[in-house]
Amino acid sequence: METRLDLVFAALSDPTRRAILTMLLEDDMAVTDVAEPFEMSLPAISKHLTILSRAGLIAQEKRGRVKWCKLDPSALREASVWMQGFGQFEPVNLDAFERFLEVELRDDSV
Amino acid sequence: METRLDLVFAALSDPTRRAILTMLLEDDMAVTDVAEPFEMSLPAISKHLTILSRAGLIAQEKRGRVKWCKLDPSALREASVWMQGFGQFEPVNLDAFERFLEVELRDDSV
DNA sequence: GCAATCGTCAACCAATCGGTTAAATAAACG
DNA sequence: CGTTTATTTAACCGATTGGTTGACGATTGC
Repeated sequence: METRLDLVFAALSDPTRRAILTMLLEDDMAVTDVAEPFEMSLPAISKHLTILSRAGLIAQEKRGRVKWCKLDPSALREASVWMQGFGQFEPVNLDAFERFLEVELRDDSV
Repeated sequence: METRLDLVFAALSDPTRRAILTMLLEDDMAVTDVAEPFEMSLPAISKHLTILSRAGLIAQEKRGRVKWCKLDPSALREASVWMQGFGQFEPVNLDAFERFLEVELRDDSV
């Protein structure tokens, strides 16, 4: 049986899909607009979006003939929590802490 | 080109490999001992360990004829930080922040 | 109604994945 | 020295992955 965690990590293992997620950080987008910056066919992007969707990382909503994609970070959180279980074995990890804060507090940059 | 992040997430997408990492949380282990609880051949486990190693998630050191496997969470940190970049879109994300601190400050537990 | 647009489906392809078994290498034991 | 123990390598297998092209259904605009 394929768990949620399997799907999330597998989805994140592809650079195109991570780039898509990063784009969706900015704003919700239609499938065609997601595909635009990539040198890749539309069906290829469509497949990537399906994979992200099945992993629960994005939600897709069809309005008219346009399908909107929006980020859904809840699945990411689950995976993130799993990973943090290993963090306790790092010596200090102040770097990561600072980067965490930096990202966390830069919410006005959107 | 295959980035570190690609390798880490791909490595984490397999339940057997995640189980191995969890086992290595407890203690360093020889390859044969890693393989023991799995219903799978030794070469299969050996391959999994190679994948974990290439991703930088474990380190392997050969002493005599035994190859010891130990957790190396630094690669995990990189991936974890990447993921936390998306946390800002959760309503508040205090949970994740607190867990981060909780884990981070428990450095005396090592 | 008809043409253009949005997106997916179907079929195909080469490459990779996750497993197998059998053989090879390397170190330790007696 | 020969044997056992620890691990990897090699060759193979079927399934999955990430891409392609071409056809298709659905919605919109003129």
